[in-house]
Amino acid sequence: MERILAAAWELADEQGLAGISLRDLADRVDLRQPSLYSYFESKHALYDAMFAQGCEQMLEGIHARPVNGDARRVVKEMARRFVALSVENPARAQLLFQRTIPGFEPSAASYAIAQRMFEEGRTRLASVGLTKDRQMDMYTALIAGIVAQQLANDPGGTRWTRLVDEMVDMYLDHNRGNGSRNEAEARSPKASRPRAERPIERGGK
Amino acid sequence: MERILAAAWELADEQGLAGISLRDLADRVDLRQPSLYSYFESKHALYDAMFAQGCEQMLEGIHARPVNGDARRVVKEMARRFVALSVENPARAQLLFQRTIPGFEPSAASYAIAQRMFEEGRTRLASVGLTKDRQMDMYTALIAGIVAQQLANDPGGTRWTRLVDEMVDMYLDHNRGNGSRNEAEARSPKASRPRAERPIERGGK
DNA sequence: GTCTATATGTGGATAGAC
DNA sequence: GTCTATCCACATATAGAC
Repeated sequence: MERILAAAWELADEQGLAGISLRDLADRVDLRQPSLYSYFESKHALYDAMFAQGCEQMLEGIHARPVNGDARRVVKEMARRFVALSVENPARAQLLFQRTIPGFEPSAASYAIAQRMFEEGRTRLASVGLTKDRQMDMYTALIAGIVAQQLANDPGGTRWTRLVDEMVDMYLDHNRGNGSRNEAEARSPKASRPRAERPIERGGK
Repeated sequence: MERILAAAWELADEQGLAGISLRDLADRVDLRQPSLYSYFESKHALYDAMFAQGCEQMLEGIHARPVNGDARRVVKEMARRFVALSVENPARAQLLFQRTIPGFEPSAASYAIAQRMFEEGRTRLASVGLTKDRQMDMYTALIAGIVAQQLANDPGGTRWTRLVDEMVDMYLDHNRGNGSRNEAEARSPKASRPRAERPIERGGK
């Protein structure tokens, strides 16, 4: 079962997340294709298990970073770690943060893990005074952009990952004053957020 | 032929880029599936035509923006336009800027259009003094992150697109001094880029 | 739990008449 | 250029013996 998931990640890495076939997967673990149905009742169930495992891996990776100390250091370490984890396993990043598998939605249980992962990030930011939704959204966009560009345009390289520190510096400089109104909002007050709180990175339609 | 491409975009929008089937596509334009082979010699050729058309649309959209004037205005207008074009047609953004179709690489001719699009952006940035590769990379990451988050976590909404102006302000504030050494590089000189110039947003492996 | 055998569906692509 | 007919590969999923 562990081996099945491990093989699934291998396949996803080689042929893309959607490119996993139960035949290939069965071959990897020396089973016949129908035997997989003893472990997963459908292919989506396999994705769901991968989703849950992927969330746990990200959660561990980020949780292993310090919470206290210099704001810049805390945020940078989280960012570096998150980017590294995403880039080292593109399929995982794709499964967790994009919407590429038609029809797949994580189960409630798996989704709960994703929420914990997201809250972990929110907590880190809050611990350095970045408590607003808008600040969190800017942060996730920053990180997501680095990961997206790295994976799409320089897979295996470091062209964008090496920008993490500077991007975080830029972000923290911009949010100097931590949590209070920042320059941009002072400039255009109407831009402040009317939206309802969104608990997790996967709301939407 | 125009109608075929239009129908292809429709399908891509509804079922995902990879979800286009030649059967469905033929139905949309009242043809039989094999008849499409009079227009495209393969499915990849269809994607290639879509790629070229998508590039042209982006190019037009960005080209229609002013080049001269206030730096903030020029960069913001380009960013807004780019983000709007990406978000309004997710399939196009996916085809042009991600690597999701297994085995698909644009033809040389289509790729040339992509280069022009990229150079258009580079020119705009250069016109306000942002001439370094590193600055361009940060800019593309910024924009890509907004688009990625918007599409993945709030499709149809404006949760991240509304951050464009603030993100650009943050970016330009950080790069105050236009083209000269910025704060982060002054801080860690070793971080400056040893890499060779990369001409276009799709190098990599 | 694992197997063989098979159902059932969907792709892209080709042959050849008109 | 468009059609009918068909090929062939591959997918997920199920039935039922062991």
